[in-house]
Amino acid sequence: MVTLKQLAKELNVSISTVSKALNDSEEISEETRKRVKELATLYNYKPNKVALSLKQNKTKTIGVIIPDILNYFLSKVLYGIEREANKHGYNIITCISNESLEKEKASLELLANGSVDGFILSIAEETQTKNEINHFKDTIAQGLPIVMFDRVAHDVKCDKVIVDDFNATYSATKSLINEGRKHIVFVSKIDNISVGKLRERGYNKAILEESFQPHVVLVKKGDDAQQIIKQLYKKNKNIDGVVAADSASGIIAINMARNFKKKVPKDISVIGFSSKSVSNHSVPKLTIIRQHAKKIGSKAAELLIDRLKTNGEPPQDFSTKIVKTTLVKSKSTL
Amino acid sequence: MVTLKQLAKELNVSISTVSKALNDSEEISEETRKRVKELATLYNYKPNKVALSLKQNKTKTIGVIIPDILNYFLSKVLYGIEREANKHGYNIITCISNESLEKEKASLELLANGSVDGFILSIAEETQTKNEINHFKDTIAQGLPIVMFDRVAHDVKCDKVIVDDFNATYSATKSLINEGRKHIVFVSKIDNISVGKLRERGYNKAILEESFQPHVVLVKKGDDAQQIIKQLYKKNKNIDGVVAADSASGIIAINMARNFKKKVPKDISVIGFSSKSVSNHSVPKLTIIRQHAKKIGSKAAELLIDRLKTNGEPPQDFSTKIVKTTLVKSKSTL
DNA sequence: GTGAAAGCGCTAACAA
DNA sequence: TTGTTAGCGCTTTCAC
Repeated sequence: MVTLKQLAKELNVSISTVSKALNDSEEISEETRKRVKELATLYNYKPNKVALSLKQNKTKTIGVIIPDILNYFLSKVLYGIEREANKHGYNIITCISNESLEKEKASLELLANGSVDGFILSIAEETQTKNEINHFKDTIAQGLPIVMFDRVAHDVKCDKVIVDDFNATYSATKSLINEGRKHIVFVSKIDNISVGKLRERGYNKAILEESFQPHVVLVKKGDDAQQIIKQLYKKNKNIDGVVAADSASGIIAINMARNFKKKVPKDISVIGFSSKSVSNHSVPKLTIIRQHAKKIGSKAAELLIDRLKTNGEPPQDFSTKIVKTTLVKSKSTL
Repeated sequence: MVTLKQLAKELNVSISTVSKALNDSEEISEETRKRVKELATLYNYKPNKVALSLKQNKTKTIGVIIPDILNYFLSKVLYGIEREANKHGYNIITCISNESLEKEKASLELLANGSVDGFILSIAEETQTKNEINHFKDTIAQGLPIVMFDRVAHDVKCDKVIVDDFNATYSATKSLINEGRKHIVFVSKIDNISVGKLRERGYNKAILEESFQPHVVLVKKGDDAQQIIKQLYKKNKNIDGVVAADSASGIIAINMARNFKKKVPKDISVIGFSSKSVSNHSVPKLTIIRQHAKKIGSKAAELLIDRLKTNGEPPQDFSTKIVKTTLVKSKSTL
């Protein structure tokens, strides 16, 4: 990489002249500016990012910590973050906590050494289970703002972007009830995280309002979802509706229904939290609750970048942005 | 963030003393070392990464450019990269080219300003179509090593990690033939990228060896894969085998078969390139060609980090590592 | 209009 | 054993 120093030497001017010329300073004569710029272009000069970061004490880099990159929703949020960040000249450093508290802590500390200007994260399962929040508070106290999305800690003062899981599931369940379904089961692989619990509550509320009996089926880690849903259908011939807290369960619920001669959506309706591209893994396609993952990501990035701008100023109040879900009807519901 | 300067001031010693003490230099007395370390711990001192990078002219950061983060395979490779990189004290900056040549170029240039020590990437679709490779060569010429994975450019001299797509598909097709299948169709959504073409060739070879008639169905961007496969079954009642170049096509092929009263795997066998977690989106589960995405990622990271170590030394020959696929049988084949 | 010098935080050669 | 100094690449203030 060419440096200012080298350009200066070759042009027989000082380093500061080159710097100013490249930054279009009025101080420098038109002619010198031109000469400098030409040589810079010739040598493909690019200001050294690291030196700039050191000088300006900001890296234009965001640390993103996500629990699981193989989760389609989280990947899509990451995509949204990357897009928005890029738009504002920020890069993202990605760490994967793998649902582990230790890894989450380590990532936070590792990057809190000047590598990034702030964080965007979704909390690891283990962290939520153990209800640990000190590492977040410490990071914020160090002057590194955090924006949390999806799985958030309410006791940490920071910006947040969340999905209205409770209402989304409530409405989805309600819509099955309105179809005339009476034996609606809730299937979830994510009972252990906050959003999973919220979704279950939304389902429960809708069911209880009708004085129906809630029926919750949990798929634990390592379980074979297909087997569990098979057993479910086998033991409960009267099931006529499924609300799935995750995408795989919904897909399987549809594809497995045929094994029991249940026609979808004639005999049974299925709704799942999922995304368009996964929804066509079933025949008929799954009716989904879209969470607008990309938007969640871009919103989170926006919030963080906004906060980074007003650095030093008295912190305004923190905001919690709720991204509304959309029910996208396909042929798995009436 | 606390700096050496502040610690030095508080301890009434020089900055270099503090630095040396923290780095366990023999030069410094046991006692001073202890004092320094205690205060450092107290203040939670962490050496500023940016300053270190500037000083040592390396960032311990890898730039990763992937075409599509919503692609499960690519995400998983990313995961493998992150794991391996972390193990060696490297962070990753992720850029998403979104299959665009422009974005790929931009990312490469953006990070080639001292932000990263090297790159790991898979080539964008547009780049492959237009057969552009100069931006890669330029980057390498600048002294930033590149490791390519999956979709690689053979004319660029760098380390590569690839899947043996040709043989994998050949064998998969062969295995269907050995089941007695005679009308095997190849379905692909990825005809436009190198690996897609290789897979098609592998299929063709196996088919032609039997003097069967190849039958290739391409799903273009924006097409409804379900409709296309439906039409396929409708017009070709005798299809008894499907080899899918991507995971969705395989899943759909299974789930759609029932609409035509075709029993899987009795009447029709299906194999697809996919991963374990997606394979259970179909009933019965999809028999898959596992590409060991995580391993591809960790191998790529390993190659890059190795090369970064021997920096300055005469470049050894570049290697191309082939990661073998595994056929994981489920109930969609006999 | 141009250049010298300081300083961001750190390491390391050299001096004391 | 400890301190001084230079320098990584850059910006910016202040002299000239």
